[in-house]
Amino acid sequence: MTASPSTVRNRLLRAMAPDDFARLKPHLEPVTLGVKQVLVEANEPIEYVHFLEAGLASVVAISPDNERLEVGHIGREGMTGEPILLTVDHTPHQTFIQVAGSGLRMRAEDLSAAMEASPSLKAILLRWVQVLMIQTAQSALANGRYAIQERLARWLLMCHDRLDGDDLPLTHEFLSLMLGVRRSGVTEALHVLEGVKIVRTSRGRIHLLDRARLAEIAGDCYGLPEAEYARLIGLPLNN
Amino acid sequence: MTASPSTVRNRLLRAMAPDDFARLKPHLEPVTLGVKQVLVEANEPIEYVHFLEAGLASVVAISPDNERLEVGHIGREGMTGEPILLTVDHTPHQTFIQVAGSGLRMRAEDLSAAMEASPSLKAILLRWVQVLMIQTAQSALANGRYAIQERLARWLLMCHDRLDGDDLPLTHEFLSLMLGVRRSGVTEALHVLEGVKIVRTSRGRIHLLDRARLAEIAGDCYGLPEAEYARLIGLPLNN
DNA sequence: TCGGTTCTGTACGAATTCGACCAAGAAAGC
DNA sequence: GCTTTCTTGGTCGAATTCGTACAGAACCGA
Repeated sequence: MTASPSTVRNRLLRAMAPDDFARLKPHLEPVTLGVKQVLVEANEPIEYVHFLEAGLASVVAISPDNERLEVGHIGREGMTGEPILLTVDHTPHQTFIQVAGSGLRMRAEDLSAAMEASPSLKAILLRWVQVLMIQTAQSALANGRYAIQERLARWLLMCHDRLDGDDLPLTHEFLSLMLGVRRSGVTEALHVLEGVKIVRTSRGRIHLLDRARLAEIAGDCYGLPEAEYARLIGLPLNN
Repeated sequence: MTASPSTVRNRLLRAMAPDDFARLKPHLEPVTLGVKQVLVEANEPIEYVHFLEAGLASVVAISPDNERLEVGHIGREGMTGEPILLTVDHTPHQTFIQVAGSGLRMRAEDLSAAMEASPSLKAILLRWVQVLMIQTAQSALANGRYAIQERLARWLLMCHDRLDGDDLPLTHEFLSLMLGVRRSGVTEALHVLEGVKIVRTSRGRIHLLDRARLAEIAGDCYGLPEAEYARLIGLPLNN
């Protein structure tokens, strides 16, 4: 059923000590994850945490007047349900699948128990929380201080890091939620990238042609959380 | 030297179990904190954590091209040096004093040891991390989706929650850093508030006259992290 | 193959915020 | 006292982003 460490693609699971992985393994259950599937509902108890194997999940903050904005980006380098790691069973944020994929899920209480039993497991998962915090902070910085063009570049790079291949199945609508701008702003910014042949787009997908130049456009808006991941988890974030 | 639980003003220390407090007490050392004093330098090992008793600290994200933005707001409801709680000894963020005050500091390694020894201490401090995460996420949402006027109202309310009295010793320059806007944008937004007698300002200080109406202006931009604090720590954030 | 839905392209004026200034007032230091 | 520094008030045009709207294209299911 569940794969052995070497065939698991989730980088957190791969980075942890073999006996920590062995501790989790009996509880892990493979699941496929469809677009828009909600993994953590806002203000409801978290039943399962998910270690992603493929695809992409977004954590979004929601305000009472229904403004929404992505504050976290989780692929196979991490897990969803981070409040569980902080001994909290629910959160005002929502986590849902943005790019379909698959993962391994386990019950939140089983993970809590495993963490209690293993300090080293606890440590690596708490370091993952630190990565998420830095990522959220960078989002705040990006939203506050950078223009749409740079932010778009940043988000495309973040997606590319976490997916296989150069095809990013993202609609402008989704991107507009992630970036906190209006939809047609995304369309325009994408046209700029398309004009200089950094991407090629078709309905519902963005094909990345030139990552290096995209990174130039993102500039200092991109890169910090990725470096922290490598430092704290001990593996590069992307393949 | 160090106060007993009942005379300590820090709300985290007050909220914790008596024997958890007793465990920390021998290590706590009172310090006064001056404006602009750096408590956690970016990318340098964290030597001390601080439980604030009075005053206000800001956590700011810094990008390589020196853009800066506040991503966390810490008063006597919390502590600085949160990476320590996540078994991480440094961070790309900087924490400094924004409003002078005082606090109790202890060595980071003593806190780590105390957390290892007491699950209940660990739990309450990790819940504090969750509050900080939500606060950072709200900052991202505020920066991305709300106008200067609302964001200013939000920040003033956050300061007011954490300080004694209605006088907020903040310069426009500081506020512009916190909000991620240009300085004269802050001046203009403050004039609006002054025009309707919600605040009165003088050089270097903002006197809050009508909190209720300020909260109206902030609207849904304010309140969520504060509610989470009450829920997770078990005490209201403000007095 | 048809009809409905989703996604993209594009347009327009309006509103917000920016960047870069300069000048005057207030506090602090010598 | 006098000078220096910090803080605030204010302006200007320019750039960005918004809100809204509509139409065509691509896709999906029946």
